[in-house]
Amino acid sequence: MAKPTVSLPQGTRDFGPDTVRKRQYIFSTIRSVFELYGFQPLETPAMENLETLMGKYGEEGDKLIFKILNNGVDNKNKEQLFRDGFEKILQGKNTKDITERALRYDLTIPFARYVAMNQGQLSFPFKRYQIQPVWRADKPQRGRYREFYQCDADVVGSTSLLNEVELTILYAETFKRLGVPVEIKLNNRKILAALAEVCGGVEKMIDITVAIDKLDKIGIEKVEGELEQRGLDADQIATIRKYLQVTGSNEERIGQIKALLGSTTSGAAGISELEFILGYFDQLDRPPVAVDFTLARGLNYYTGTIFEVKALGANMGSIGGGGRYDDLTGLFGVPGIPGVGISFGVDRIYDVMDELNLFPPDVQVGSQALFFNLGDAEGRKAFSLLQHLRNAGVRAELFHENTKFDKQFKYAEKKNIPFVIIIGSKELAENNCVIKDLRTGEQKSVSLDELVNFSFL
RNA sequence: GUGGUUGUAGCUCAGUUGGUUAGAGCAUCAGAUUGUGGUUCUGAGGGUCGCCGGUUCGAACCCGGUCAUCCACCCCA
Repeated sequence: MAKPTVSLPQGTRDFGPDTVRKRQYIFSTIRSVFELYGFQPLETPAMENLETLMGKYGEEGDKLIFKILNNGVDNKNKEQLFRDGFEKILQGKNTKDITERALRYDLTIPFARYVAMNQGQLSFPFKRYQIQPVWRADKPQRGRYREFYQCDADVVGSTSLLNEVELTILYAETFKRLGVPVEIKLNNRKILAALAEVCGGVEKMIDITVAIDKLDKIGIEKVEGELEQRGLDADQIATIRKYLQVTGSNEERIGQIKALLGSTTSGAAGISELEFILGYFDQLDRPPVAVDFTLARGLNYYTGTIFEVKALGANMGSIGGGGRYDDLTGLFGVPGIPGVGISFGVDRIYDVMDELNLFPPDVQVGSQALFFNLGDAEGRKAFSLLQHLRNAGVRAELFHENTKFDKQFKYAEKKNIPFVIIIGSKELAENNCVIKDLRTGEQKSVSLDELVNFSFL
């Protein structure tokens, strides 16, 4: 057998039948909760104009955007144009002469682009969900792929904090249905801004958040070292230390942060927003939320509440994230449309569920029943019964050839088909069949008229 | 982008200081077994040792490069 030399681009994967079924289970669970909460579906193209994406994800993000080479760069008439363009690329600049399109990096920016383009037609608040792949030129590693799915739900055209409440509960409900134990972390950019304000000015905010975000990974001393490196003085670092030492229940944490930053305008605003959201949960089944003031999140368009979901008991980064943005569409010339949204990382959710063995066993069941093929006349009878069952909505198939039991059993076992239906010469004569449940080994004789009423579950 | 790990049969992995024809388990296929599988036994097929080059009388093994993988960093879902 010649060994195939074909391969896949780095960081991409094929999904076999079993994997697709398990992924579909996650997708359909998320989709049905999205629909339940009143979100409407949207799809956008895999590629966007490069300028739509550039500059929206920070300097690091720009590097991770997959760019598409223009067609026709071998056109001799334009050779000089392309040579000049290539020179610019070598200097780290982009030029439309070489590349003007790119694969989408997330679903939020394309959505903002869509809203900006269609604001006249949309009725606000507009609630949309979107389930599509995105691409990032990251170096692959655990839980990181170059092609992966995001499932986003966003509400635009409303500043109401009720949206945050709903999205939090939507997170909780979805992970409850999937059986994934999670912690939903909440913070507010205004609180981070307040911290920056009292520690050297708002322009230091990114430096500060990047450093404190690493707290649980590198420890408080290294965070302080990093802050020092980024130009903060001892007083400021002392304040941040106090900020990072906030502990206890959600209420206790808020109390401590109030003492620290409650006197600033943005600090007070952020705190009251958080309190509003948390207050709503008192009258409900409390979702697993945890206020975490070290949560920062990289995307710099967030302005208010920020979310992040961590799977409990699994070695995996965040499996979901989101936040509020005041003016995303402003980037596309349509100011004044605020929004808030969340995202599910399906590929990571899959990895967690696989690791923790959380997929229900019946997810893998394709066909519910297999008719054994035991001869020409038997096979013909089985085929007509097969069609009856299919018309009644039972997923079923007939073994493709008359062969020994051993093979037919093994086929059923391998395809995880729970029931086999045996019609041999004896059953043909008696007008009945044997139905065997392979999971329990039990079998019984059923008349052919009754077969269609049998419960294949 | 930086650093490291690994790459031998479909899968998981052995393979001595470099030495004849590269092995095992599982899986597959065939038979023992003509209508009740999963156990057991027997047998068979399946490898350019990731790829390219170098050192050597001789390379799966040493060296260089390259590709892929996994892991960590950066960043992120």
